[in-house]
Amino acid sequence: MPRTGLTAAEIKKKAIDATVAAMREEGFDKVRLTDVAKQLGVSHAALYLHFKDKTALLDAVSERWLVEIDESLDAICRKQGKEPTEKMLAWMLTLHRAKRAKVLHDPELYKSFDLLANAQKPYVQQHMSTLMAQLVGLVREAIAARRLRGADPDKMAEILWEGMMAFHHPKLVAQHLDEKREPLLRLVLESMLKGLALKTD
Amino acid sequence: MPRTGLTAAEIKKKAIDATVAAMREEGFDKVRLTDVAKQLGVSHAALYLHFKDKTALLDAVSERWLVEIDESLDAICRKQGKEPTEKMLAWMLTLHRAKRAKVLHDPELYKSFDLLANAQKPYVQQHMSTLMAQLVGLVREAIAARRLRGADPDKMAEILWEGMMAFHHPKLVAQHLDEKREPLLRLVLESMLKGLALKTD
DNA sequence: TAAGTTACAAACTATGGTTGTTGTAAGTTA
DNA sequence: TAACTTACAACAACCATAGTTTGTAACTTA
Repeated sequence: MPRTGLTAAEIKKKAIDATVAAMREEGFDKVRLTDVAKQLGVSHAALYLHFKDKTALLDAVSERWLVEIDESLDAICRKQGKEPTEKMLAWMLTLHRAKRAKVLHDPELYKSFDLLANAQKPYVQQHMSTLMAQLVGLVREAIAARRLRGADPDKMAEILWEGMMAFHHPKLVAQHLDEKREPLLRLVLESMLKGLALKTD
Repeated sequence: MPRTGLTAAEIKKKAIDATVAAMREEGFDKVRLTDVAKQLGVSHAALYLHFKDKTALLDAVSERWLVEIDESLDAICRKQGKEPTEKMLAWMLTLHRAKRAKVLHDPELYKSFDLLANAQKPYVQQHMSTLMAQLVGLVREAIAARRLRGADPDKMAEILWEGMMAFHHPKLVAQHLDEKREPLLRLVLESMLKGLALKTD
C-alpha cells in the first residue's frame, strides 16, 4: 500500500541519508524536515510515521555512526591469534582515528555528536556500554594470556578507559587535530599496561 | 593626581573584584563595563586606562584564578622530605579539586574559563607551561629517588599529563560533578607510575 | 490498515527598528 | 602629565512581529 513503493526500513534509511546530506550542505542545526521530505518525494508529515520527531531523526544520524564504530571495534576484538595487548592498542587507535576522521572531514556531523557527548540518550548509553564490554573482554583475554594481572577486569578496563580519555573525548580530539597524537597515545597506553601487568588489586 | 586616590595596581585589583561580583550576579556574558565602573565610582571610560578592552578585563579574572592554582601547586612541589610520587598524587588531586570546586560553587566564572580552554591566550599558555614545568620537576625528583626510570623526563611528564586529562579538562570535570572520582584518579595515576617505573625510553 | 495526504495550530526563527554598551578622541583637573 | 571626565560614533543586545518550520488531527488510498 505504500505509494513510495518502499518498506519502512528502506525509507528510514533514505531519510537518514537525506538528513546527512542536508547537514553537510546547510549545517546540522539548519536541517529542515521539509527539505528532507522533499528529497524523498513525500510530504514532511510522512516523516512522522517513521520518526517520533525531528530530534529522533537527527539522533538516528549519530546512532548510525556510533553503531559503525561499535562494529569496527568489535571486528578487532574478534580477531584470533593476536596478542591481547596488541589488540587493545589497535582498538584504541581505531577509536581515536574514527573520531579524528569524523571531525576532519565531516565537521557538521561531528558537531551533532559532540553536543550529544554529555547527553543521556539511550543509544549513547548503549554505545558506551558496548565499548566498555569490549574493553573488559580485551582485559580478560590479556589476563588469561598473562599479559595483565589483577582480580577486577571491570575496574582495570575503567582505568584504561579514563586514562585514554585524552584521545577519545570529542572535545579533546577536536582540540588536537593538527598534531600527530598516535605516538603519544601509544606511550600512554603502554605505560598503563605495564603498570597493570604488575599486581593491581 | 588620581581623583580616586588609588594607585593603578589598587584600582586594577578593585576592577577585577567588581567584575567577579558582576559575573556571579548576572552571568559572565552579561557583565557591563558601565556597571563595573559604577562599582568603582568612576566612568566606564576610566577602565580603559587600566585594561586594553573588555576582553582584557574578563581575561584578568581567569588569569587571577590560574595564577592561584599555579601557586598552590607550586607549594606542593616545594615541600621537602616527601616521596616524589606522593607529591605527584597530591599535585594531581589538588588540580582536580580546584577545578571541581570552581565549577561547583562558581559556575559562571568556570564558564569563562571553560571557553578559554582551547583559546591561545598568552596567559593560558603561561599557565600550561608552568604546570608542565612543575610536573617535569616532580618527574625528575622521582627519577632521582629511583621511583621512576627513564631518560626523558619531559616526555614522561607529557604522558602523565595526557593520561590524567580525564580529571583536569574543564569539560570532563564538569561532566562528572556528581561522582567521587578521586579513587579512580588515584588508580589511573598509580598504574601509569608503575608502568613508568619500568624502563620507558 | 499501513503509508500516505492536506490543512492547521503552536513553536521557532529571521528581520528590522530601537535602545543600550563599548570603545575613542578631545577636553579637564590635581 | 597621569588619572580622569564628557561626548559621541560604531557596534551589539533587545524586542516586537511577520514568516517558516514543526508537530498533530482528520481524511485518503492501495
